Amino acid sequence: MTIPESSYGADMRPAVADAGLLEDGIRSAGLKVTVPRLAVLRALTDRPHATADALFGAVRADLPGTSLQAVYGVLASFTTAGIVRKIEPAGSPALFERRVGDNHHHIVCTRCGVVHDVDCAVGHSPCLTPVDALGFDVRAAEVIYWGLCAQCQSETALP
Amino acid sequence: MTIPESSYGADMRPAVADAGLLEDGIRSAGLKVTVPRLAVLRALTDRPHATADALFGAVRADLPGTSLQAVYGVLASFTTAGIVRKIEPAGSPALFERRVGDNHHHIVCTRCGVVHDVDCAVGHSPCLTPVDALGFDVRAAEVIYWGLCAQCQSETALP
DNA sequence: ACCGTTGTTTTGAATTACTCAAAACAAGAT
DNA sequence: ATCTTGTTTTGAGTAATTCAAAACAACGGT
Repeated sequence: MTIPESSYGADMRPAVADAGLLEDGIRSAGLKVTVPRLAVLRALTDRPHATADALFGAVRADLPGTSLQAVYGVLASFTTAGIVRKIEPAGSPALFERRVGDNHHHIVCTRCGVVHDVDCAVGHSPCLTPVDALGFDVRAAEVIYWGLCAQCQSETALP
Repeated sequence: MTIPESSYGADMRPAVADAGLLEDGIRSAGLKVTVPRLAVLRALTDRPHATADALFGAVRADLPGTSLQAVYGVLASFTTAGIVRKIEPAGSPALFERRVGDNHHHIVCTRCGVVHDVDCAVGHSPCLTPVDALGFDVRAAEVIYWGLCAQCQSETALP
């Protein structure tokens, strides 16, 4: 399934990120600033829910020498450093996003695969507090809503 | 009938009556009853959250001729027929469970990977309404809680 | 500006989990 | 018992990701 790009949420970033801001983001996470890292972070800014492969394609357009393994490595270091979040919806390769630290959730179209952010429902949805945590020390709740996006609803309704 | 994982173990089940129940479950789902299907369903009854590979190992103990592809095929037909549910927690191969038709969720230990069922806090389908559905026709909500299980908490606390 | 340490990227290969396809086979209807 | 249909085996293939070693680059110290 090819995953279309989704629109930005309310906390919209500029489509073309300032190079200095990207650099600061990487450096302040305790990571060395490198050309592939800047390129991946820029590509991810333009594609809020992208696969490693999609980012590789985007990065390779500007930096043809970049390897796919480098993209995986960059994403792993970003994810570990906490400046990128990795999500793994069932049936899809992993997706990466820059929006971190707010425990937001996702809504995925079962037909076209488009992914949108959904704000955290803590305090509103009863499902975010398990009735019985079974002795677990619960650290995170991950919610994925599945359904048909508006466009796929209208396309599916056609004859 | 679906039974929570903690309710009974393998040796508490009446073996003879069980075979008939498994058979009925398969047949009433509109599927042919075959030896590999019975074996997979029995193995899954004993292992409420099992991977295809774990089920393959269990089935092969009794039926050495069974192929891994057969297990995948059986699980796919069961899942399509609605008598088995497939869950895909991040970082894990797919898990299968017999408990279907309710809206329960899962809690996964980040250290040892153990999975338990968690009921929804409120009745039937409270999880189907994200704060803002963005025009989606939401059909399902999947919730995974991540944390440390009781045993891993105590083991982690050791020197 | 150079150097050395440390971390990063490239190169190449391997692995895991899963899927596909065709032939052999078995279940259940007649 | 036979026929049709669906299932399983056999064998191969793929997607996504990971591993390992050598080449390379960043950045703090000099």
